[in-house]
Amino acid sequence: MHHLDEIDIAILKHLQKNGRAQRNKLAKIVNLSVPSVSERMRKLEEKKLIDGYHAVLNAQKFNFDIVAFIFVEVDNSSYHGSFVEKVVLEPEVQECHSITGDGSHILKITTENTVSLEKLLSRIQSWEGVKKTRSNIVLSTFKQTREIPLDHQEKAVEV
Amino acid sequence: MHHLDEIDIAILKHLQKNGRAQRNKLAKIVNLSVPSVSERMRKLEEKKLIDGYHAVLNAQKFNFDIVAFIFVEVDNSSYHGSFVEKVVLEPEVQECHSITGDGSHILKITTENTVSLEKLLSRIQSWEGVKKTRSNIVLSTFKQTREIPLDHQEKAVEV
DNA sequence: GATGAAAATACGCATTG
DNA sequence: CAATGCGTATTTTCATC
Repeated sequence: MHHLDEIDIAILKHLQKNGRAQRNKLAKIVNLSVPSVSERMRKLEEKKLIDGYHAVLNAQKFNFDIVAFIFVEVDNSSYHGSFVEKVVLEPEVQECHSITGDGSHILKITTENTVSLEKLLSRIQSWEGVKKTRSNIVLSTFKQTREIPLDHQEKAVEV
Repeated sequence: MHHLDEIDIAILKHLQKNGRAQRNKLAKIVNLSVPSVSERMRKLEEKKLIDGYHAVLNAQKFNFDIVAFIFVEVDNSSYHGSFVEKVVLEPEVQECHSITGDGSHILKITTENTVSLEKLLSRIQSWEGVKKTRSNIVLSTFKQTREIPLDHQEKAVEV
């Protein structure tokens, strides 16, 4: 149980933007010694405040031209477990959430072209319990990040 | 103009999973010297195949308990520019895409609680051109990644 | 601050177009 | 023979103790 201070917040804010930032650079920014920054990073990771560090690739350059959101209605609960298992194994499915409202689940998918999209859709539709899907294809993306606003966190976070 | 080989793919696959992987570790994995790996990484970044490196934080631990997808109908084109400007400045909006189908845009948002959600929604609804919104709140997340499947890329990617 | 690890640099060699 | 890519050796930078 511990409280994050402004320095932790500053480190995290920076690591959200630059996940490969070196410890000495971070030390300059927060005006601390390198070992202190290292220790803070260790603790932040230990407390699982940091889920992971990832390189984000430019999907278009890899010929993944289609992004879509797919609403999936899954038959009540009985098939839910197997649905999730399938989802996890499908690399083109980047996200899967259960949601309130119409379709019981929303998937975010990335795929190469309309041919592969059609294949993916029919694969999804073949999964046990899948009753209906509705797709919204992304035309353009104006913003995409997983950054969390950390500006009023000093007072809030208890770990 | 250049072709990615299996070694580039292996490096990228690894960096997608571990964005802070050290160059000497990568060198071991792909059986190359450290300078060679560095040079490849430099080129991959230079070609903008890697968009960036980011620490992903555990939103729940920072009291961001609500994730939602919000469909927004924006008045045809005339207000579109200002809508995107607003979106970009709103830190709780993590994603904004224009899509085919019903609502013209889909937002993915993260916010602390129902109170802040309500505030965010009314802010969005106050933006010029916003005619209608529909929200789907995320109940649970089963998968969430931005990894791209890189298994058949050797033959495909031209840069 | 000292020690050790990791990365940047400089150079030569090999392969290829 | 110019260009590219790799490796070794060396220096410099970075991280741990």
